[in-house]
Order: sequence, then structure tokens, then C-alpha cells
Amino acid sequence: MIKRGALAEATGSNIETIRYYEKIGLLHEPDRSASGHRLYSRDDQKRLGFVLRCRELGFSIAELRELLGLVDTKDYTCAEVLAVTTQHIEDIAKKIADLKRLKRTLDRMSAECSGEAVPDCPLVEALFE
Amino acid sequence: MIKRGALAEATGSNIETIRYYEKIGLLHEPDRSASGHRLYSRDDQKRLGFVLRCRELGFSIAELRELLGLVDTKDYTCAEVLAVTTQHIEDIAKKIADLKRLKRTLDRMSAECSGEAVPDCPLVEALFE
DNA sequence: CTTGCACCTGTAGTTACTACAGAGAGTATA
DNA sequence: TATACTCTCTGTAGTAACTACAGGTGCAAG
Repeated sequence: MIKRGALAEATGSNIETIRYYEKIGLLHEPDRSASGHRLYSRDDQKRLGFVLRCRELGFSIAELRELLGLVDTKDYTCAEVLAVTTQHIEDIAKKIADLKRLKRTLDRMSAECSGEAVPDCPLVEALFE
Repeated sequence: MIKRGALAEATGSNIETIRYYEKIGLLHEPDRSASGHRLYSRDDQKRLGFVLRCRELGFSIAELRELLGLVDTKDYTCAEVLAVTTQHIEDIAKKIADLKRLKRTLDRMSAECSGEAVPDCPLVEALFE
């Protein structure tokens, strides 16, 4: 059983983030010492690891809640997990496409611009339409 | 001179967003009618168009503030505008790369998963590490 | 014993909006 | 003219996902 600071250290997360995840119900309320300090078990640490890893992979808190909901039922199926993940992958693919389109537009616009120390920029004209 | 609702309509923006942009100083305070209703000129509309277009292109409010700061000086140079834009393009390129990496990881992980109606998912195992 | 850090709580700030509530203004119809 | 309905006004609160503080205990070392 370790305290909050040690858990943050061990998982490479922010100490406040842990309290936040507890508050919004992603993490269970941990045990407490006699004086009220949080004490985390190995399982608590694994669960936080899961949360952090999912966040790194871009899952939203809502998606995470869904995943944890499945995991917590203890009889989730592959199909259920894959559904959430596939949806997430599609969202990411869409974001990538959007950003690429954005970048193409910006590339095109900035190609018009000499970048020299002269006034009146065609890029600004383009933005004003 | 048109009112806020008409301006929102004309620019395809939300009526509340206009007030917000005014509040944070992206838009100048417009004229007012005798009874206090905002009245927007053609120039106001052009400026809002500029703001909306930049936002569509993914510029942050801070970047926009910088661009508008240049535009407002009236003797900005191409070089200055290009610097902001180039930085923004680089940020987008980085985001695209990050998302692609994410997607590769997720694709790899979900390839492990049969997606069938069976319990215990290798995807979940992977997320728990 | 006291110094100093870790931890506790609640709350406010961040970004870029969006959505109210309650009141006054403007317009269309009866 | 009266009424109804829509628009606009203001300030404030909510959203996502944290992060950062303030003011107050607990704990371990010197």
C-alpha cells in the first residue's frame, strides 16, 4: 500500500490527476490510513495504469468509462471491446484526414507568400477572402 | 449596419460566439443603437470573417490574437505573417504524426482481438500491460 | 521539538465556446 | 391600441480534462 505521491511517481502521472480520476469515478475510492491519507493497492495501481494507457491512446474519458464498465462487469466479450476500439480508430482516422486537409490549405496559402520583409501579405488577403 | 443575429446568420457563426469574441477582444466593440443593440458595419463583418476563417484553419485564439495584432498595426510584413503560419503548419504536422502513431498502435492491438462473443480480450490484456 | 515536506480539502483557472435566466426592445397581427 | 412573439440585452454557469492554488493536518528527520 502506497500513498498518492508514490503512486503518481510510480505511474508517471500527476498527483492531482489521480484525485481527479477518483472524483469522476474512474478510480475506486482507495483505502485510507487512520489519519485519512489514501492508500493504494497493487490493483489500484494496475487500474490507474489502464486509465493512463487508454488516455495516451487518445480515448476520451467517456470512452474510458465505457471500457472500464465492460472490464468491471467481468464478463465482457472481445466483441464489445473491439466495438469501442474500432469506433475510436475511426474517429482518429477522421481527425487525421481533417488535419491533412487543413495542412494542404495552409501550405497552398503560404506558398503565395514571399515571406519577405514587405508589407501587404497575400496570405492575409486570402484569410480575408 | 446589421444586428447580431443577422451577423451570425451572414457569417454562419453562432450568435453567442460573436459576443464571446468581442469579450476577449478579438472583435472591436461595435456601435450601438439608441436602445443598446449592437450594430455591425461591413468592416466588422469582414473582421469576423477573418477570425472564423482562421479558426476553421485551426489557429488558436492566441495565434489569432497575434495575427490580428499584425493586421491591426497596418504595417505588418509578409515575413511576420508567414512566421506565425509556418509555426502553425508545423504544429499540425506534428499532430498528424502523433495521431498516425496512435492509430498504428491501436490497429496493431485490435488485430490481436478476434472480435467474437467470447470473454477475455487480448486488447484489454494489452491495455493492462 | 521544530522544521519541512507530503498529504488533506475545496475551489478556481485553463480553452473555446455554448447555454441558460430574466429583463427590455422591436415587430406583426387582432 | 393591445397583445403576442421574437430578438437582443446582461451576467453567469456549464462543457472536457485536467492543473494549480490556499489554508490546514500528518509524519519523519535532525
